[in-house]
Amino acid sequence: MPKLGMEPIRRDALVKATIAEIGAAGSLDVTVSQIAQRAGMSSGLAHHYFGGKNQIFEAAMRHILREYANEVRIALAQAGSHNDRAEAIIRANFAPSCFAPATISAWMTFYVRAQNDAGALRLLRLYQRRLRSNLTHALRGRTVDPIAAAETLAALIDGFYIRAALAKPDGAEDAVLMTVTMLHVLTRDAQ
Amino acid sequence: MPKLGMEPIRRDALVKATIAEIGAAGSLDVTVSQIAQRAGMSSGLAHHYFGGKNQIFEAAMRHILREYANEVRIALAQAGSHNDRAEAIIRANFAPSCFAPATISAWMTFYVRAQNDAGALRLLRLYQRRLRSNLTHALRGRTVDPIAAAETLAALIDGFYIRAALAKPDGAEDAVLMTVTMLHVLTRDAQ
Amino acid sequence: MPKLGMEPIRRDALVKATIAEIGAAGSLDVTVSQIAQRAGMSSGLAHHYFGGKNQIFEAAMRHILREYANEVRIALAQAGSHNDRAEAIIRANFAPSCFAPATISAWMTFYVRAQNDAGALRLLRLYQRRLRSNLTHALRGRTVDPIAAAETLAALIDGFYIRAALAKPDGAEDAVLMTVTMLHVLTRDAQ
Amino acid sequence: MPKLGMEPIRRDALVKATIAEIGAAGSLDVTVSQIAQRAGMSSGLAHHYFGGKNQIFEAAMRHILREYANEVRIALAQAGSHNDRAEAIIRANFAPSCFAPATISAWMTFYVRAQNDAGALRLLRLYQRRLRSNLTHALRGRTVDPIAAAETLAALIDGFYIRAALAKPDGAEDAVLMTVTMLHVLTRDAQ
DNA sequence: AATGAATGAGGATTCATTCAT
DNA sequence: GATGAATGAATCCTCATTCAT
Repeated sequence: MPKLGMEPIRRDALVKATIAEIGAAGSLDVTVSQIAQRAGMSSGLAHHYFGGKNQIFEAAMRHILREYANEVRIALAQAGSHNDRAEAIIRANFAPSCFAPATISAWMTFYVRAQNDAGALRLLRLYQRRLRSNLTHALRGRTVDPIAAAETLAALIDGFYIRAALAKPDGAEDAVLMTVTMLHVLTRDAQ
Repeated sequence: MPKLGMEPIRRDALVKATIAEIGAAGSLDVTVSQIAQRAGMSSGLAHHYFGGKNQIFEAAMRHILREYANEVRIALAQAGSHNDRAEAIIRANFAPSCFAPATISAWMTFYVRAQNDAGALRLLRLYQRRLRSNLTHALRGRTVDPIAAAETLAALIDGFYIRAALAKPDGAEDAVLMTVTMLHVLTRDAQ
Repeated sequence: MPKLGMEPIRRDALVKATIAEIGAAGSLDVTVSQIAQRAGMSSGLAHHYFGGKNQIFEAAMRHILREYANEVRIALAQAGSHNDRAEAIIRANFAPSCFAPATISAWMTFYVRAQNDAGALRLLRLYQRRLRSNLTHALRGRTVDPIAAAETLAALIDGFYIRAALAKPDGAEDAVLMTVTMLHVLTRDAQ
Repeated sequence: MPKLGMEPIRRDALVKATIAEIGAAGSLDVTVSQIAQRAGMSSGLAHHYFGGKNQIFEAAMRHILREYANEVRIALAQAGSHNDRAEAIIRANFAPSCFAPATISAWMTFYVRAQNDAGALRLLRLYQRRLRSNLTHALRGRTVDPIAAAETLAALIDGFYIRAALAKPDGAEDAVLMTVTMLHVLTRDAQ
């Protein structure tokens, strides 16, 4: 019997290598060979496990979103009071794992890709829905229009995120600070 | 008036064709031949006038930014009072010429491209600086920290912009509304 | 009786799967994996038993020729008189086992392959020799030139066979009829 | 202005190179690069003019059929009386241009290909229809059932053709002789 | 015996770019 | 200026084959 159970290991290595390569390249213009080499295997094996470049990309995207969802879940679990919950979500969005240059690069490229790839679009819409939903819940009772406030905060988060893509990679703290400030402004009227 | 050479006409046609093709493709994966054909000429001529694909892209980007700058200039010229100026800038950012699907597509792709292409990065940084600067000036005297408020509004604008890239193409009005609302919130304390 | 090893069973399964796959594909463009999967085993095992793709093909060809030879032998055994023998050979050539779409496909592809593969060429030449020889014997005494008549009938059989490859798969009866008619024409002068 | 009118020259060179390569290889397993090189150009140009390998093959097939049709047309033009016409058709089928090894190889491979490729199938059906139709016309009045006789002769021609694919390349004369003999046998009853 | 992992060569196809006319 | 011919590098993907277990 051959080495068994390599599939999850290989897939994981490929997904991580994909994000790293996209980060290094700053775009989706990475070859399967580059990805496979970084993951320590042949390009043929990458195709064997994923079927094609598209599926590799989609898996990478899914990975990023899963990691992001984890970050949010942990943050919410640690947050206790209502007041902390919205801030926790904001902080999670700028957590190091989400704000790593490679992740930002990959995220941005997937945004562009979503305009052609139905799978990517679906995943990004899912992300947006979750973020809005999480924020809306966290803001309930703290402002007169939690939905609008959530929408605004979500846009603010994305805006700082996209701006970070062009800036030096240490802007996370500033972004958190300003977004949290906005959070306070938006909830002041309900206090 | 002397008869003009074809150069400016050709270049202009190519730039517009480039944006249209990027918009249609939803990515930078457009060929020089496609662009040239849409512009009604041969691919060889496109190279003749621009030297290469990169330069065509850069010219297209420059064109978008120029158009955007125009939009802002006109809006500011029409706005009279201080109070109107910030709102005018916001409205300009969501003007139809900036919010056309093709333009959004092109804009997003250039954002990604900026991570590799020094020229693109420089141009986008220029845009960001101008937007911040314009907003800061418009907010002077209306809030205690015009710089921070400008930063926040700029991020908000970009955030709504990027979100629009994934949504149906009629979200401009909502985006304007919410951003202007935030503008009011941010300047309320100074009133 | 000792328990038989798996080898003959596996080889037989692979040979049959090969013919089925070639029939389904309509060409030799079938992968070892497809064949192995249809035969219910891994591709590695197929190599283990045959050594390579070429040998698998050659075994499949040999199988078809053996089946064909069987068909002829049975037909000749059942035929009694001289007059029946030639007709029996003709009928055997259009027997269902030889005229199945998959078999026709495989046969045709092997014909093409014979132009490169010495093994295939040898096998097909063997088939041709046997058919001519069988017919010549069957025609002895029934026509002035049994060799020429055999040659003609053999070509006629192959001609109808190749034509059947392009037609709907129920042309066997027509082919038999016309070939037998020719048989009668060719032997009439000796009657 | 570039060299004009290269397209027909290039296409013709590619078609001829394709037949030559198929003949040399004895199968369709020839690469576009091989074909292009033999035609004296780059593989890219071959794609430029034909769009893909399939289209190159189809053009080659069309070329063979056109050449064959020419051969038949010329032969019929030269033939005067009714009696000569059928024989002329038979001779045309074994003319050197049709019976060249490369042509036979190509023809056989296209037969196989027809089982998958609708275009190839259509072309071969066209050939079959024409041959039958030509023969039927030529046999009218010379036998009681011209249709059946035509069918038989057509199969005989194909049969000798396919047999020639496996034999030494000088069997044309024998094939003509035997087919013409059959022609006489088939028309004797009407004399 | 049997599996599935793993490789890597090879091929179709695309496309930016160059060039002769 | 303008064209389209022409190139060839680059890339995705397939698959026969080998190998460790």
